[in-house]
Order: sequence, then structure tokens, then C-alpha cells
Amino acid sequence: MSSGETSYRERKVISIGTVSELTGLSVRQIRYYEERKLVLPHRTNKGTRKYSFTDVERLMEIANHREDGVQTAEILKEMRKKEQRELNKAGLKKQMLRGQINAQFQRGRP
Amino acid sequence: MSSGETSYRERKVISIGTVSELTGLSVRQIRYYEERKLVLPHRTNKGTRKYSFTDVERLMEIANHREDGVQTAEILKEMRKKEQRELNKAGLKKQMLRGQINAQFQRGRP
DNA sequence: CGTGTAAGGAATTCTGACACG
DNA sequence: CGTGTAAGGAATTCTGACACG
Repeated sequence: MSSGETSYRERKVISIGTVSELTGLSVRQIRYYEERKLVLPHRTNKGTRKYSFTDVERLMEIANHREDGVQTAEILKEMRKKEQRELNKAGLKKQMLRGQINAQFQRGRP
Repeated sequence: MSSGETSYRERKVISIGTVSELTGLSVRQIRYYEERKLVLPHRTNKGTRKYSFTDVERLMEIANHREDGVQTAEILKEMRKKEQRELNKAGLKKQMLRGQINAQFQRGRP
């Protein structure tokens, strides 16, 4: 709604080999987590996967959960819940901001 | 001095093909600018180049200068001057901060 | 000086599959 | 279920060199 330019954190520019080094996961594991919908890399014209730093962080979280023996289906559910909580939080902030702006108008001080 | 973790902006994780797409420069051009010391990518064990977003921005600046017919040697000088100015600025900030902290101590309110 | 291109080789990535468990 | 691996092919990257200007 404001910038237009995606931030560095979310730009999908990292290839799978680099992601493997960054996360310590094998290329096979990274592809498998995509199959299970845990990460959604961008695909270039020629079909190669590109990841963002956000994806890398997400993969590290997944790695931690897997180490604890959590199955991919569970991890997926957890992450979806978490995202929902974050959306709510963002929505709440927006509401409060709107409230403040309205209050300003009421007092006749735009 | 504080974090230890490099920020996303400076992490060298982007390969040359992607940089080419991001900047609109040819791979040949990007390699040539390295030869002329205008950009300094990281080299992996196997010798492939990895760039940061900062490098990408720098390359776009280079592209602009080249469009204006500026030679690489000139661009290099300009960029070095600019960096020097930025280091000075950072140094000045640090000095001022130190001054403020000292002032607090003088008043006996640490 | 700055950039394109063909050359030959090494390393990457992709998919679908079999293996183990 | 989650991961390794060999298979075959396509695309990437690297270097040194010749070309043009």
C-alpha cells in the first residue's frame, strides 16, 4: 500500500544450493518441504527455485521442529496458525491507528 | 561492534545470472566491472561469484554512470570519494554521541 | 576501453524413481 | 513419512582469448 518495492528480506533471489549452505539442510530436504507446502519458492522461467531470506528463516524454523521429531503436517498447521495470529495483530494496529485519526477529526484538528 | 550477524542487505548470496536480471547488465559487463575493481563479489569454494543487494545497487549506479559515458576509472574514483565522505559522516556521528554521553556524566546523571 | 562471442570444462539444478524404514 | 542416491538432461558459471573499435 505504500512502497511498491519489495524489501530485501522478501526478494526471491537465492538459489537452492546457497539456501542449503545457509540452513544446513540438504537440497533434497528443501525440495521435500516444498512438496509438503512448507515453503513456496519462486520459479524462474527455466524452472529453477529462488528463495528469499524470509524463506531461509522459515526453513531454519522447520529444521528446529524436525529435530524435535515434529512431522511436516504438524509444522504446516503450526505455521499457519502463527501467520493468522500475525495477520490479526497487524489488523488490530491498523484499527487503532484509524481510531486515533478519527479522534483528531472529532476535535476539528485534521 | 554490536550485532555480529550481517544484515540481509550485505549478505553475499546472489549469483551472477540473477544479478544480471536484477540490474539489466550482461554477465560479461558485471565480470568486467569486477576486473576494474568496481565491485567485489564473494567467491565460493568452487569459484562462483556471490553478490549482495548492496552490490546490486552499486552495479545499478555504475550502469547509470556508464550510460552517461563515464569511464570505469572515473567511476571508481567517484565511488571511493563517496565512501570516504560516508565514513567521515559516520565518524562524526560517533563523536557527537560520545560528547552527549560525556555531558551526562558531567552532570552526574549516568 | 568496454563489450560480444565461441570454446571447453566443471558444477548446479531439475524431475521421476527406487531404496529404506 | 522423510531422506539418500544414481540417472539423464538442461542450464549456469568459469577462464582465457579473439574481435571490434
